[in-house]
Amino acid sequence: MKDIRSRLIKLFKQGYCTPQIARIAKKIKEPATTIHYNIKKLEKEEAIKTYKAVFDYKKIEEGYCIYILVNLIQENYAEPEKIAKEIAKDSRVESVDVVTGDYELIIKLRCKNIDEYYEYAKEAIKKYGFAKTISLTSLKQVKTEFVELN
Amino acid sequence: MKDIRSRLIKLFKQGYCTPQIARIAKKIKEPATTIHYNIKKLEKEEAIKTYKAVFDYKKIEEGYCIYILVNLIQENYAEPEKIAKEIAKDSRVESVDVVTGDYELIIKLRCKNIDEYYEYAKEAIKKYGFAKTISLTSLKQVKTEFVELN
DNA sequence: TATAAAAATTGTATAATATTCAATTATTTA
DNA sequence: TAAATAATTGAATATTATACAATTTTTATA
Repeated sequence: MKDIRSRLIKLFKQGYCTPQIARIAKKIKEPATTIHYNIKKLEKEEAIKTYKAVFDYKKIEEGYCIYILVNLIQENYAEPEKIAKEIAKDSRVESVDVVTGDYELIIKLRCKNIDEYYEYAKEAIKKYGFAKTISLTSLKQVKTEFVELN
Repeated sequence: MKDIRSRLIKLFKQGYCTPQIARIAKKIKEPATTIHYNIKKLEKEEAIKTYKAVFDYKKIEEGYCIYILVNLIQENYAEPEKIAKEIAKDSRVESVDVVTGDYELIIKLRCKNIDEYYEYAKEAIKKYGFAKTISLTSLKQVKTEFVELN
């Protein structure tokens, strides 16, 4: 056995997909070449970042999803973006935003289970200088990445 | 002019993409048929929900991104999932989760600007029975949908 | 508002890619 | 340990994307 599966999941999280021009052409009843031209234009202006897969995360061992609201320690308070970029590198992080209000950052994280989350949290607090965090554990993921999950 | 662009964006938000088998085969140095077989298996077990595009949302007039923490009114408190499913139907909603803690729901929303957001908020409070909301406006989207935005 | 330049649409031809199928190998089950 | 099931693979075929040139539409400018 070659465990192609896990390598596919890794690649599909961020890319290795492409538009279905023929299907779109049929759907919106325009010539495939017109569709092709317009897609290339969107790509050229970098309005499209990538094409990727959306998973049912429970089925790929990433069913534990948490939103983390973060206050940074004083030293890091002035450069939340730099910290956010560090945080973004972790493959379990679905999203990171620098935000207004009572918190500096909001992270959306996908882990296998609560134990893996605990490991992440312990490390992150030290590594990224979190002063305080509030975690909202997802009980039910109704929609992700614009895709309804039912 | 046919305004193919906006129709493409709409389709690409949730689908109309497909894996690049040849590219993956080259990348991980396995036969294309093996890749094909493994992808179909992932699809069959519904581990993969769809293939879609990720946008630079500023470039498609959806640059205003907000996380909304929601408390439901007493009447709706017992069925957050039902409300979440209603919320999920709106195409501006990237994600909705039912969560633990001080709030019942967390919504990630993408709008054109603050005005559009205000319209959404006004309507949502009534329509979905929000008792109280806290909005975290994204100042900088560092990573979304597992894709770093720089 | 006429005209030139640029951008967008389109059909045809071709190149690239996915998919089918049958054979082989590996793994699991009883 | 044999039989059944699942996974890997190469060759043939079907489908799809892409390149290209021609045409139409839109925009810019005098």
